[in-house]
Amino acid sequence: MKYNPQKIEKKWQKKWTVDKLYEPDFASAKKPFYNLMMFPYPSAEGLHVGNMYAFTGADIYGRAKRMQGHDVFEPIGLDGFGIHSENYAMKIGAHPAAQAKVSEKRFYKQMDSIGNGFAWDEKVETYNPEYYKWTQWLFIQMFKKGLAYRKKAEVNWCTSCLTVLSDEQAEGGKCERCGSAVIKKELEQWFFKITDYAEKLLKNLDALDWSEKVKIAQRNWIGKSEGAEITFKLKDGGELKVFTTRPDTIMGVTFIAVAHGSIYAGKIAVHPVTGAELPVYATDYVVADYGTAAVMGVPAHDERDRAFAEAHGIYVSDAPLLPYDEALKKCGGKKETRFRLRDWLISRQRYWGPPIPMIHCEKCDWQPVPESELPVLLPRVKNFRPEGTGKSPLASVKSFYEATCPQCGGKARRETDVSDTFLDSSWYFLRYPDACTTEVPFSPERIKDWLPVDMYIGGAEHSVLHLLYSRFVTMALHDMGYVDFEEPFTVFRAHGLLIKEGAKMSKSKGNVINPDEYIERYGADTLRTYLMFLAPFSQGGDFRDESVMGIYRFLNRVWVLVLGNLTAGSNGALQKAIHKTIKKVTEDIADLKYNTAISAMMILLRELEAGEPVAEDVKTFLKLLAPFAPHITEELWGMLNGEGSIHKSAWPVWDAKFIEEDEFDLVIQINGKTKRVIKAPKGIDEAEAVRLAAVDGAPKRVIFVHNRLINFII
RNA sequence: GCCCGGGUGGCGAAAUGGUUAUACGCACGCGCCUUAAGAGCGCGCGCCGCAAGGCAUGAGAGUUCGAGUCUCUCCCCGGGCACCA
Repeated sequence: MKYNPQKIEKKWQKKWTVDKLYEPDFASAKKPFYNLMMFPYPSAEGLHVGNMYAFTGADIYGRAKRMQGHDVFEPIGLDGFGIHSENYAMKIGAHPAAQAKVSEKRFYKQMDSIGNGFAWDEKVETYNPEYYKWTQWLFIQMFKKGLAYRKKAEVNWCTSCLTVLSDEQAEGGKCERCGSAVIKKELEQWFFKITDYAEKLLKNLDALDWSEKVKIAQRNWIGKSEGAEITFKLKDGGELKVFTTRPDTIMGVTFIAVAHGSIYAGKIAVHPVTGAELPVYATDYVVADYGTAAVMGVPAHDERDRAFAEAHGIYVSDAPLLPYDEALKKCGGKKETRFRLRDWLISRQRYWGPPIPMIHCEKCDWQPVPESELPVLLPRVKNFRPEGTGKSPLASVKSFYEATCPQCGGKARRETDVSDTFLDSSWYFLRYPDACTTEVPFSPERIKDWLPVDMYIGGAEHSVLHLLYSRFVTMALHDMGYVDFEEPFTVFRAHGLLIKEGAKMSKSKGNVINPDEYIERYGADTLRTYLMFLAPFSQGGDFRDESVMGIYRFLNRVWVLVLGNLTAGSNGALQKAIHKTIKKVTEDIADLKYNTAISAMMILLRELEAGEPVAEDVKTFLKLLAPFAPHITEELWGMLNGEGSIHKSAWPVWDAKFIEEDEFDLVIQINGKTKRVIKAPKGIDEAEAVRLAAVDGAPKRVIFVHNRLINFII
């Protein structure tokens, strides 16, 4: 019988779903393990191989945990509300609501075909009213807590998406979604007060077991600066405050620089210590919305200040530094802490999102929609395209915006902006464990048992977007008493980027890999194992078409081995190789070093082929392979009369007694160069090693490394 | 400019409490099988050399009996942040 992945994979996927193999028993689970992966934006033509790379890596971890006795909960869903999905719908000329249904079908079919152990009963889609009802509820809680507020401000405006964006989505002056230039516009918008949590968001990072680069990115983004605020009197009355991290350079101040448009430009300030006159310049190197939008110019100690001073013919004084505290005292400065982090701009002038559940009344100002009236349904309108007027398309839908004030019952106007996509995804992991509940946003009992998330795997591109927002929302919910933890993700691991033959995959280059083709040709097991074999999971991988065959051969050899004649009875000869591999694979999976785990299994396979394995040996091997190639191992497990599903079988445990060697390779070196390698009994002393090495002459010096080598310096 | 990763065979990559560099896979070569091709199986495969041997982990220096691994200087590639005072 030939290995036929197409046949067995479909068969098992169906059976696993029918048997609810991957549904945890929420009520009586003894060792809950929440294995989370970032849910995809279903915006493109279908599941990208990059999604599959991430999902497979996360799934292998979860499958191993399940076999190690944990009650693993591995949910999935679609982050289908928002600009990305809307932009895609517009591109192909579809209505976003109609396109969502098409994408949903396609994505779920593909996600089923990759063989992950998803808990399908608990999926969520952010665009379903049953879900976004609670996204709106969340907004209202934030408003009630004083964490949602309106303000008129210079905001980021994407000239292509025709909406405002948060600072995090406009990094580097480019739209996070479409890459277009972002300009500044003065608009009144809804904000979330994430800055209230700046200190906590920063401090808690220290205790989190997260990929270090993500923690660093968050620290940089929060950008805490400790310094001082110093007041400069103006010559013709009034005063001006600056923020500095270097009050000790106060004696070197020769000018003041302020942001463009500042009312202080052109005035003369007075040095608080020396009384010297300091010109005030407007320059563009001073950022308008940071600190006090004014800096003291110290050409002697700051490069930018020096460059500015030289360009404007200002005297560059080399005044001495003062001790920090003395400087503060002399100039009357007071210690201040500033953050780079800005409040989270929530409003979007787009159609495809949850309407912000607020009503504006001329008399009563802004009022939240009563919770009994949630959800505020997004009406199906023909004209959903952004207009670029600074208003959402909903602003021209009279039946939508006409409302009555919940407070006074008078005529009022409903908010017509929708909320940011990142609000949808800031709390989805709370919903999963009881995804169908209709009475509450998330079930308190299940939250208690299953959260915080035990393992979260996703891309590093969300270092300062989704991961920061989720932490903030969780902290806010904690302070409102809804959850009893502050941090949603105990462990987070960033996976690397999958590239194709050294280049980034992109549609314009035409090198985007469609996983379906490979699954059709070689099966999901081959593709999964291949993706994980490329390179360390955290590093990313370089996909090469011709290399896929190597894994396909490997799985075929596994198939042939099991179908061949296995030896009856017991055979101890392979125990050493088997137990060494159990240890290696177990440890490598824990470290997400899947590439070397697979390599170790390839070596073991060769030993099994060369030896005389019994059924138990092969079953152990299959268990190790099961997280990587779940279908073929399940099929072969059945052929060997394995009990139940292999994926619920007990993970093998290595026994140190089989691994211990009684011999080692003694490396014999002369002047540090290897001359010979001989077998020697473990634990021998230097004298014995010298005798075994049998090197002529009297060495000047002998270096002996226990159980490893002997080096003669002559 | 600053902050993270990286630089090892023809290619993807192993090996970092210092001590046999190149595991595993791909490609390639030879052989077996086959009418043939492919698949499969076996063997070989860092570079130079007939060999003995020598040389090799981006470049250069240092520490050490011994460095891919530690220290310093520099170069290159990928990613992120950038007038944040």
